Amino acid sequence: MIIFADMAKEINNFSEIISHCKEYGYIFQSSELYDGLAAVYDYGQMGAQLKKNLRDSWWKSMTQLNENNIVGIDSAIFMHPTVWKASGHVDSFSDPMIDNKDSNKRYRVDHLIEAFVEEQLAVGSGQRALGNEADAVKKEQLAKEVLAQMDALLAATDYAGLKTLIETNNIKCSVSKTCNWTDIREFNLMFNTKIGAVADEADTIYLRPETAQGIFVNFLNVQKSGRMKIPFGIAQTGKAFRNEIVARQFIFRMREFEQMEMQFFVRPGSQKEWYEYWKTERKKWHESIGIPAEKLRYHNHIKLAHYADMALDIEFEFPFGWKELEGIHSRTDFDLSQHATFSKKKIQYFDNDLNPEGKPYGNYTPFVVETSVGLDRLFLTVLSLAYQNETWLKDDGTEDSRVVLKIPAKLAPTKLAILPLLKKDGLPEIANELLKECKQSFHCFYEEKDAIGKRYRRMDAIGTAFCVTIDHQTKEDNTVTIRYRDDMRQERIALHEVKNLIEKLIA
RNA sequence: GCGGGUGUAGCUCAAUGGUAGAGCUUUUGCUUCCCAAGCAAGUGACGAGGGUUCGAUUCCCUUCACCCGCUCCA
Repeated sequence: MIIFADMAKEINNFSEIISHCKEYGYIFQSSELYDGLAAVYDYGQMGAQLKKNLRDSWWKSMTQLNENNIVGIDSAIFMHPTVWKASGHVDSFSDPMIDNKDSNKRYRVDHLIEAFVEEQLAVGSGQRALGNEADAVKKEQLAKEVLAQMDALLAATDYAGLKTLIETNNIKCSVSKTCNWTDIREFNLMFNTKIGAVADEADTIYLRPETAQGIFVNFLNVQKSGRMKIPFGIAQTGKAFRNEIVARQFIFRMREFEQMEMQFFVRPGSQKEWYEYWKTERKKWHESIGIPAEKLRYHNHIKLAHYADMALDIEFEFPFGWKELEGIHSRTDFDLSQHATFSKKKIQYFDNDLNPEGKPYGNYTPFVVETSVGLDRLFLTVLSLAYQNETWLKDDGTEDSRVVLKIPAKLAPTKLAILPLLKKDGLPEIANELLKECKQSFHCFYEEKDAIGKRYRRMDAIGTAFCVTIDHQTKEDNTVTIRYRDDMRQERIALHEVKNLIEKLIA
């Protein structure tokens, strides 16, 4: 019998997980052939299946099992450019920035210059109070000139000129008190491209930086065509794109990533109650797919985004620390109101339910509570929990070891490996019959090469939940050995029960 | 973005100013009756570009990518 010396080594080396992902077909670096593309990754044959299982599990829990009224949509990545003006993404993120090389502090160029102008005016009025009218006028003139120059240069997007303006006026960093600046650069988190074949006439459009707007612009379509009554939700999964300046930690922060979002539309005033509801509900869901409660926590936002009145993260303890896995945001009526303003169309809902005074609630712009999970982050969560490098002592006293992915059976990419003990004596034929039966219901893997122990280890490494082995006894009494990945336990079961048992185990 | 580190086969590592060696893996065949068995044969690498040199994987420069710390994170 096997005695486990130490079940799971606590040291989950992050780089070991990354190597493992590559070695066993979970995640590859994008364009690796050409030395890779920073912060972009591809999912391999195992990873794509695991990711799909996670996505399906979320989708089902939202749109099918949830007791609230939630429907799913799939909106396009390309959207009308005005969407991003309405959402606030264009304005907030196209400002020219400059860094101080000594303090490494980054400033918005216009803020930096305006602060200087304010300072000059303050100094000027100080001089006036002391009776130095001439100095005061000089300062005021300088302030006016600098401001005028800045406006002209900003309008012309002359960044070199702006930098010269900063340097000639000796505008300093408030932290380092030096004038040692980088060049001025524009940091826009949105990727843009052109739509339309003729370049001159083409419009700039953006790759969506979040999937949420696809839901907001379809609010009326879904509400009317689906005869939806508030409160109700719209769910969607899909790719989003952010031109991150610093992208780090493997697939944690990528430039192209997948979100699983649900926008829940509620009566104004009830947002707090629904915010609390989804806060609890979403954490429960993470626990339901096997994430231990002690590895999850809430983190309330102190500084709120422009659209939110309440916001928190559900954080997971990754190998590199506590980080955001899912965001819950009370987005108020910001988005729907903005789209109403920019599109000049009415986006409202008529609520026939009776208020406490016995009258219909009437027309209003719904409030929104958003739940937004990073699918790639969830993938990394599941994988970092599953990865185990185990060692134990064998009966003869020697050490044995294995690397195993203990992915919960219902999420595992491959559910069952079907292994004839030998590739002769009719064993492969029996195995193939079983394969034909089982693959209709769940993902199977067939292998007849190499010693059985070696095949078990290979299945451990890719996280296959169960193995069944067909041997000579199978021919006599129609039983097979089932071997469980997590504890390497083996038992004998009837051949015809295999499919039902596995179905039960992965339900 | 700043600072530090790294880059040789799928993985782990070695050697060398004269174009690289091993173990594991993998492939094929034989053998093999339940946790990485054995035998035989085979595939497979100096991240990229430039410079110095008769000659560069090795020295220099640039670049790409990854890891760590700081910073940023609508």
